[in-house]
Amino acid sequence: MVSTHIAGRDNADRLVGLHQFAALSREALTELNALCRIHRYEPGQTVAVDGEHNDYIGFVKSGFLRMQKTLSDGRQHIVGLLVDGDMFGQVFSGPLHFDIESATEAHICAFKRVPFEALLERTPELERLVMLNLLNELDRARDWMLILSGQKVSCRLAGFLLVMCSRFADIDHVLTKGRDGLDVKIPINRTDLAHLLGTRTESISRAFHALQEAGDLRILKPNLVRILDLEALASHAGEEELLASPNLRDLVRVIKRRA
Amino acid sequence: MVSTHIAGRDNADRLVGLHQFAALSREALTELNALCRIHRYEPGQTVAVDGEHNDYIGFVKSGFLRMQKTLSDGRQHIVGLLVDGDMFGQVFSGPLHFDIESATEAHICAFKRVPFEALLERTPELERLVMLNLLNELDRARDWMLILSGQKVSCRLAGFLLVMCSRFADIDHVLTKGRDGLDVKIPINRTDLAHLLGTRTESISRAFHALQEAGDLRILKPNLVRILDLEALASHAGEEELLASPNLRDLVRVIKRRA
DNA sequence: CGGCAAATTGAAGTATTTCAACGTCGGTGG
DNA sequence: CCACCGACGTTGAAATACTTCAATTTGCCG
Repeated sequence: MVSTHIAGRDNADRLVGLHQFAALSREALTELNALCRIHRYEPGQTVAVDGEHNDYIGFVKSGFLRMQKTLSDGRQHIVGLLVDGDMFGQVFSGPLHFDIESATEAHICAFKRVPFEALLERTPELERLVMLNLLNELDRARDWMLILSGQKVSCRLAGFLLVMCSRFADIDHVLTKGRDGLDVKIPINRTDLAHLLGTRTESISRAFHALQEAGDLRILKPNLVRILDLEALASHAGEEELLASPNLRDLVRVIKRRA
Repeated sequence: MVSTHIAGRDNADRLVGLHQFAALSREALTELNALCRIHRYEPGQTVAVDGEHNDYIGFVKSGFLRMQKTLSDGRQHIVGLLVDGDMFGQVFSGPLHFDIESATEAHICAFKRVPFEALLERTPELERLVMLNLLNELDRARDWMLILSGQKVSCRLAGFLLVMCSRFADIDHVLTKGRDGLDVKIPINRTDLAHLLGTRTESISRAFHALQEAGDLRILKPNLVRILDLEALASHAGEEELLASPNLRDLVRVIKRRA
């Protein structure tokens, strides 16, 4: 791995920030901690490549990673973002069919595959945890599908922003609450956002400005927007549709309570 | 469960057709077989409901199930299909955030959650299998995302048809090879297909007819098409994009070899 | 054969893509 | 310090695609 390796001082502090491990027993934690290495990546570094032999399982400690497919002509097509707590890699030789690249500065907790799997097999609590992790990712992938099936670009963009507010909240300075709104940092550029939402940069730009006209948000900088009216944003995203997703339903409920 | 329960004759035949279990040891198979019950569903029956207490884990033995979100106004929004070998339910109390309904006649292999999880915990080979199953589903969910991010309806429809040909091939009479093409049965109606692909029925209809005009396929019946030129279909789907997905890449390779 | 649901078609209005031009920001080198 | 460059974002205008609504056709079932 081409990255900065950070020597963990010692025992129990390499897993800090991986809240999903919090419930594990002291023994499991000690073993996990012994196995893992922390790596730091600068924005734009390659973390893992599709097809190459990847003998590492990674957990994101902080930052954003891009999951992307590299097309045969060299263009890259982003298919998702990994954040705090997300797992990636070929657990049990499962598939890893895309490249992973850091979008922001990122810290990764990396395990060698073989010893990690061995630990997994003799630690049911850990295995259950990994399984739950996968189930959650699957769930979120389906949320994305709901968002992507909005017919208008502004629906999909609004949906994306809501996901940023819910799933990605409290992560890595993405979101700061102000008195008159939420400031959301967007970790990818318009080209990638366009790919992610199945459209082009020009349409993304126009959709942002349309939402601004509607009073839902203000564009502070191209990749920093202040959400002024979360509720209006939710109805632009097609509230009906989003209410079908529990993750987003929770968010909408929070919004309503505040309003 | 409201369904026809089929009394398994005895030991080892209830798991027939679930090829993913083939590699398990005789002991594991016997235990699994003892735990499971086969249910048969007619098209349109409800298999599981979001939010209700679902103490069953299911594996699809045959047929198509629809995963769908039910909106607050009663409309249903399909988000995916389950086929042969797919698992559903709240393993380890994980999420099940949509309803499941049979789209065709379907056979389900059902396990009570608690004993199934117990078996899972003392049978590492089974646990690994379930984990691989999840990883695969995740992978396919991401393939869907790639398909859904096509900008034109005909791209997405072509992508859908390719998935039908690859993932769903050799399942339940979906696909029959003729001399002049592949006959593909489409297990859902235009309204659901429209939802799945993020558009409306009229556009689906026009896209089908556009692909027919282009010579890629012939519409035999509304829900039965004959693929005449798989390669052309792949290029309509945006070959570049699809080549990024290994599942679809395999399919394209097969097509090319045949051509 | 009638009746119903699903699919198709047409036509008008809207949204998006495309292509081209212009701005803006940050860095580099004179 | 400022001019210039390049990458990225924004804007405009014409072509294209999609949605919407209404009307019609098709296929199926009683």
